[in-house]
Amino acid sequence: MSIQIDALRDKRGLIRDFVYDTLKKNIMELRLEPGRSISEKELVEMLQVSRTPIREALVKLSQEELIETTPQKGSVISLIDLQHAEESRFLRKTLESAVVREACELLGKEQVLHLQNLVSLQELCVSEQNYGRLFELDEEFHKSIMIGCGRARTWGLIQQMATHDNRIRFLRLASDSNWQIILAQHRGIVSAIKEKDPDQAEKMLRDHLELVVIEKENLKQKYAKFFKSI
Amino acid sequence: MSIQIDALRDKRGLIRDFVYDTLKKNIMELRLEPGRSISEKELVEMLQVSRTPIREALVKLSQEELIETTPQKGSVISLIDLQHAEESRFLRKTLESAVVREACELLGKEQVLHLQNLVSLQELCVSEQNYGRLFELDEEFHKSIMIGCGRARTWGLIQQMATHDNRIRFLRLASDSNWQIILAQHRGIVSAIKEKDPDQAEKMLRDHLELVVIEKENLKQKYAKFFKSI
DNA sequence: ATACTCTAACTAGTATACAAGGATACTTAG
DNA sequence: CTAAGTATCCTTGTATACTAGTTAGAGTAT
Repeated sequence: MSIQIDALRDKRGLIRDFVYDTLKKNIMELRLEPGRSISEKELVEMLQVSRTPIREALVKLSQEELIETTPQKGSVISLIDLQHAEESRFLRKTLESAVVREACELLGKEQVLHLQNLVSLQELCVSEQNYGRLFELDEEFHKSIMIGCGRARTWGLIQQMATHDNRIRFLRLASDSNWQIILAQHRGIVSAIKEKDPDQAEKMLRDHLELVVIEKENLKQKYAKFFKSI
Repeated sequence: MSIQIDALRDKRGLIRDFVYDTLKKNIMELRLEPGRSISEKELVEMLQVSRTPIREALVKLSQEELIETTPQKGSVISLIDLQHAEESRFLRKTLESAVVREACELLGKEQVLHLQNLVSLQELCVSEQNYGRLFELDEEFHKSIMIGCGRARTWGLIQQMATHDNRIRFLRLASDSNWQIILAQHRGIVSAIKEKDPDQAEKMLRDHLELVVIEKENLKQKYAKFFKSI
């Protein structure tokens, strides 16, 4: 890791971003476990960088509720907050439903084609059982619809808010999602957009996002220490 | 201003927040004009604080797109981005519409009473022509609905995104809003919630938020240098 | 006069030094 | 033996020193 850092020292201003990205990725993928305390000193030694860029990265993370810092005490990776996660699902469902209606008007042929391509790639991944890549392509699919409608910032907000929910999703990534149904829904959404049928598009999208029923209680018991108890 | 800062030196950890709040307020109320460049050194002299807390405040502001920092060059108060503003209105309309439907189920008697009180206060302000306070009460009204439904974070996101749109609203604050209509709409929303009529509540809220039709072109010509030109 | 080059005075990025509050373990008084 | 107090070592917050790009302007050559 320090090797990569050394390469960044040439261009000033990249270290802070690197620290931020690294920490965020590790938090999201639960290599930095919720509840784990993490000191600046530890990061200094780990990343071979001075405290300043680390502190600035921590400020950003704390603004996104990914860590919690107490003065003179230390920082802790935020526990997963089920209420936060629920609110992020609400946010996503509400906004994407509205955008997909716009998509029926706004998306052109080539964009619809792009979506179809994504679905095809997803089918390929299913047959190859490459679920990691499939996960990415799923995100890419939803993102493309939003960006195509000029809602890049909205997508950014959804992502920002999704930090707690995504960690839950990561916990159950191993478990079997029924990808066949998901792909069928993707195809349905695309064809509704193609046919410019907003009601149908919205309905399919809502079904799609609500499919992800999570056995919260199950996970919460299994990984009790990761969850905020309130 | 430095007097206040001196008082903060007792409790460590408050200076950064003070710098952040101060800058944000001044940007939002256009005392720091869009396009104005602002250096850390200038802030150091203005606030009598070292660069570190200032930098950390700037990091937060830049994450919210309120300033733009170029390495080794400087920071600039972000120009008002009309596309950003439009997207924030879309965000607000979409989310508040959804929440007000929930409100019909979730809000209890005392909460509805609180809303009615707010509207009464607003009427008082109109008769006293205290438009500054009225503006605050308007925000308070919408905020109360969201918080009451457990959507505090959603409200926070709306606020975070509203930075560009709010600056536009500030530009035209002097101009005559038709507060009578606005108050009537508030009353309508409250009674729809009280009667637990989600369709009506949503309709009234949408009308309400769409009332704020801004003569963008007008403002953009008048304050051309404040706006992003793309 | 104009165009070019180099320097000096900026800027922000990074590293380090110092300050102050919190936690813990050890000492000492009861 | 217990409990209070204190010393020491943590933590993060703040200030400052140092580094490296950027820019604007003075001065020179054409």
